[in-house]
Amino acid sequence: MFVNSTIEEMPHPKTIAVDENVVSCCSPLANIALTEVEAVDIAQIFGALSDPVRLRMLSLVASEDEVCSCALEEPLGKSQPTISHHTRILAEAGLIVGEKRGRWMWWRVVPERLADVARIMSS
Amino acid sequence: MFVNSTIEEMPHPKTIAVDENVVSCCSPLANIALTEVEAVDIAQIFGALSDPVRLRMLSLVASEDEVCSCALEEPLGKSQPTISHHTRILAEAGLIVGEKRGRWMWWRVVPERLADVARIMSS
DNA sequence: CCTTCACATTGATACTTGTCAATGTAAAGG
DNA sequence: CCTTTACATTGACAAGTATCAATGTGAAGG
Repeated sequence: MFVNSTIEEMPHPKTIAVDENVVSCCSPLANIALTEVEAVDIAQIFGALSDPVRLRMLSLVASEDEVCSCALEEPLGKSQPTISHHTRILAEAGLIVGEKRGRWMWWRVVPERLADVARIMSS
Repeated sequence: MFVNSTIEEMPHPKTIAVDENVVSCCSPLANIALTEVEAVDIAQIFGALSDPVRLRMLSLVASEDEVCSCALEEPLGKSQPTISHHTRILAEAGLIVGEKRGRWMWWRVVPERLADVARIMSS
């Protein structure tokens, strides 16, 4: 599929801003007691993961190379504004990135970010 | 990909089928699309980790073999009821376990539970 | 018995969050 | 121009959450 077009013809990708306050991550929790600032930053990531709808959303995106926002409404059973709300929160946590091509917003996971979370919890 | 085609010629993104297969507690997110029940269970764990106070609390407990509730108030700067509230949430998520000996409540981490979380996020 | 200590529970309050209808915006095609 | 489409934003409301003062509970030592 998509064999007949060039990426150059696509509109300029719109990047979703990752929250710049999120520090470079993440040594295991037990290694050193967290400062309050570190804890707030990491809590933002876990907060993004703390909602069932966002977890299923992330699971859907992770199971494909790319997923369009419009492909999330039906399986998640949520309205379009709600889908937009949740993709934004996942993106601000750095867990997914979006690129707008034409009318569609395409999302993909950020594997390094998932690895950061895994590393935090690793002993 | 995307060679010589317009946006409209691209196939409209289709919905993603949700795999209803039951997975163990903590297989990687991308493996199988989460069911709603699974998502709720995992979200509870992440919810417990989504508060800065609880993250620092877990970090403190993880850095020792055992920690008394009374040893958490001062470093976290929270009242005794608030400490009790947060230990309860971490315990309900299975991340720590408590044992009462005499007047004191001793907490320790559950390494298997932390490993579960790490496995969920591992690709 | 009584007192003290460590923790749990309750109740109240302020704050945050998930949800969707309504509306705005920008792209694509007539 | 105009219409349609896909997504973002706004505003409102209900539900959830973090916090602590006050109070309850049970253990240890008089």
